[in-house]
This record gives sequence, structure tokens and C-alpha cells, in this order.
Amino acid sequence: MATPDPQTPEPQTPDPQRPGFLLPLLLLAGFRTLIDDLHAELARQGHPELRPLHGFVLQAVGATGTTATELGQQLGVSKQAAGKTVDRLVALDYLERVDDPHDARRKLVRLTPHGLDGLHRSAVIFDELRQRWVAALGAERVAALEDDLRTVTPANWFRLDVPGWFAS
Amino acid sequence: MATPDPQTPEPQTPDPQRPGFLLPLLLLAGFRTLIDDLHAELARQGHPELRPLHGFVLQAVGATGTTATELGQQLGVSKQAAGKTVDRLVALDYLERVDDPHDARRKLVRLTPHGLDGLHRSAVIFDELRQRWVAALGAERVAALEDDLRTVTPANWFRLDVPGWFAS
DNA sequence: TATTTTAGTCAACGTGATTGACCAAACCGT
DNA sequence: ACGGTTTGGTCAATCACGTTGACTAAAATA
Repeated sequence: MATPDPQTPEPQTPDPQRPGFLLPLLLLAGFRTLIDDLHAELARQGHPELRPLHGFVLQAVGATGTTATELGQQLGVSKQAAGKTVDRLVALDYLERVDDPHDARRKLVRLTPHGLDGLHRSAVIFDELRQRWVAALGAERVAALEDDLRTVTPANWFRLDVPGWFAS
Repeated sequence: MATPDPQTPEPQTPDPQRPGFLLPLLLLAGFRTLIDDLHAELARQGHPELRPLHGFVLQAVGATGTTATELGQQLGVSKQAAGKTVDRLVALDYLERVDDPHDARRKLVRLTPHGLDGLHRSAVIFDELRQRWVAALGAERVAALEDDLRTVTPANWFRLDVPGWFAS
């Protein structure tokens, strides 16, 4: 229990329950529940090592493959950071590197069969989770929520630098 | 530009635009825009070093102060992690440590005047940002969005381990 | 009083990000 | 065709944030 300090009067702090504080917390909570539920289910389906970050990377690699530099640009991080993340996903057998036959500098990053499996399962699970929201809130409310978020956020961003962005 | 690999056919990947994929992205985007706008404005108002993480810590410390251990429990991280974060905020003059007169083991963590200023400005800015959403969407839609998120997320969570949670 | 619990710190380590430096391959202008 | 510039990948150093384990000192308890 907090022991109030007798020497100084308590300063006036803003009410933690004010609406301005709650809105971002609710958005983060929504994101986290979805991602947590996804990865709990993915772990059950044979992908326990997949982290939230990894899912976004797999999706960014996609069907055509990319390079570390392109990946970094797409995800908003440096090419070195993207390269390191690719290294880890290669070690986990989600990605593979192959030489680009057209450009000896480039190393194409591609999904392995295991990575493709994880991506497909993620898609199915995400759809199921959204259906759960629809069941709880109604299709209209979910659609409204999505529309509204699209309205107030800059179009189409997809940045992966969450850890660094959030912390420092 | 992506150079397609001629040796293997492109694997079938799920459509990145499917609704299940978009929902979490929209929630994250909403959270990020709010926090980004907040910190852009905070930087303008004399708090350029404040990071998203820091704001949550300041709020958790609040009027009464805490200890590193309590902070860790409240934010869902270890006491050591909480202590390190406090160290950084002490170095930035947002927090101070004082000895607890009732318990020589405890070191109370309190807001400095500078920290209190940052917290107050955050509250005002957050309320303004929410008002901007109300102006764009209507008060009813924003309230519906908040209600819906409350419905589908576990009550009242407030965990600070975002970097580690997201990455690994 | 002796033992256990609790608060805080130190150390070692893992992960993700950064910047700067560097090499080799590709591109391009003369 | 050659030589300078751009580009892709990697290495190294540094920082932020998290973890667990070990340790000290003070408080609580039996």
C-alpha cells in the first residue's frame, strides 16, 4: 500500500479516468487482445515461436519475396534492423534467403513452407477473431469502428517500429 | 522493384486486405496517431524528451507516488525493469526518489514539478485530440467506439510491456 | 531472538532499434 | 570501356527495454 509522504502536500494530478486518457488505452487494449488471442491460437497450432512482430514481417514478405532493404523501407526501420529480424526468422525456418539471379548484390527473402503455413493460419485466425467481434457487437458496429478509424488515421500505414517507437 | 524469382512458382499467400488483417492494423494506427500527435504537441510545449512509455509511467506514479516494485506490478513488468525506467525519468527530471520515512527499505518515487507539468499538458492535449475525433466522427460514434472496445477487451488493463510483448 | 519476507540494486543476457563504416556489384556518363 | 556514383548487404558499436538470478538490508513474524 502506498504510504503518503507527510512532508509535502499531494500535487494535483489529472484524473486518470478522463475520456482523453481512456481512448488511446482502449485502442491499445483492442489491438493487444486481438494479437494475444492470435498468438495463443497460433501456438496451439504449431507456431509457438511466432511473435507479433514476426507476423507483420511474414505478411510484408508475402508471395513475391523482398530484400532486407525493401523490407526496412516498407516497415519503417533501417535496413540493418530488417536484416537482423530476417536472420531470426531464417533461424526459425519461417524465411529463407536466396541469391537474386538478376542482381548479385541482392539476396531475396522468401517464405518457407513453414512460414507460409504460419501466414495462412494467421489469416484464418484473424478472420475468426473478427467474427467473434461481430458476434459480440454486431456487424454494423464493427464496420462503423473500422470506418471511423480509417477516417481519423492517416491512410494505410503499416509501420513495424513499435518497440522503438513506444519506448525510445 | 521486386524481381520475381523465376525458379519457383509464387506461393499462394492470403490477401493482405482481408478484414481480419485490417482490424488490428486500424486499432494500432488509431493508437499510434493519438500518441504521435500527443508527443508532437508535447515536444512543442517543452517536453521533447518524453516518450510514449514515459507518459504511462508518469500517470501510474500519479499524485501519491509509488515505489519501483509497486510500479512494476501495476504496469506488468519486473521491479528491475520498472526501476530502470524510473532511473531514466529521474535523469530527465520527471521523477524523484525520496526515502520513505516509515520504511527504510522503500524509496518513494514522486513526480517533480516538471513531471507534473508534463502530465497536466498530456491530459489537456489528449482531451483536445479526443475532441478532434468527436468533430470528425460525431460524439455518438466516438462513444460507440469506446463502448465497443470496452466490450471486447478484458476490463481495465494497463500493461506497459509493449516493447517486449510485441517483439519477443 | 531467530527466521522469513520484502524492497532495492547489481550483473548478465536477449532482443530490437539506431548510426557509421565498409565492400562488392550495378549503374551511368563520358 | 572505363571510372565515379549509387545501391544492397553486412559488421561493429551503442542505446533502450525487457528478463532472471543473486545479493544486502530492513521489516515482519513466529
